[in-house]
Amino acid sequence: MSSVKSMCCSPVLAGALTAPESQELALALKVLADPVRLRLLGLIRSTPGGRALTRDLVESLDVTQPTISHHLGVLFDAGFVEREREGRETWYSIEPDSFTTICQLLDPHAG
Amino acid sequence: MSSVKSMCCSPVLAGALTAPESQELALALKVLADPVRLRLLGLIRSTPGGRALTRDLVESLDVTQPTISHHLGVLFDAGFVEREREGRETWYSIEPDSFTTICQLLDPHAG
DNA sequence: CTATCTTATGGACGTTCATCGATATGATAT
DNA sequence: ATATCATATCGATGAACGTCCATAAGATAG
Repeated sequence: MSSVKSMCCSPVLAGALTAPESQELALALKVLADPVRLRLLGLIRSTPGGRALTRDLVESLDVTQPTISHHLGVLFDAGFVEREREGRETWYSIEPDSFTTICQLLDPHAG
Repeated sequence: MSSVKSMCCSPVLAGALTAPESQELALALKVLADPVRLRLLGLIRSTPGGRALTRDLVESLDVTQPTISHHLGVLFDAGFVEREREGRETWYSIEPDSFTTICQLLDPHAG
């Protein structure tokens, strides 16, 4: 704790991580480490109302609908987004606590 | 900016990311999204003096020396660690600004 | 009931990547 | 010089993953 830099991201760098800890964190980061998924999160979050339909997301990003559904499924399984079926459409929104979790792992201020 | 949660990780979720932005962030996250690399960062940081030899890291983690060298190379190329040759040994230390960059991307408090 | 619309799933393909053994590179000691 | 030590690189292998096309599942409209 000798400088501001040494205080940054303390949970990751303050001490040695155990194998299970590193495995869990790596798994979560791996889900985020994809450009399409990052853009999906940004799009969902920036959509008025905080939720978006699969169809709109498909039109916004230049990948096919199955690929979008795949990534949304990955984000959902990892707990980063919530899914709400409404008729034949599906609404996706950001799971409120998901990013807080990630931030607490990487961010000393949150701890 | 309606709640604490909406302020978390604002750069990622505040607006839509462009393709290049998402690509760059995903690339950085992909480097971090590995259990061995996360443990290496933690070990280097927690070592007295803030730097560690390859040999010590090999002994601490249950993977072979070539694998450790590979991961250290990945971390070095991505700018997360510094490398300092001393005789036939190599010291690794955390690049001071690297995690600040990541934190600024994921952490609203840092911005 | 049939057609259409929206989304999810299955299968396939190519790429990326973590890991290892073997070996090269480079430095020190005898 | 030669042997030894520390680290990096090379080549191979097997697994994981992103993407697509085709199709299934489910809901609504006519």
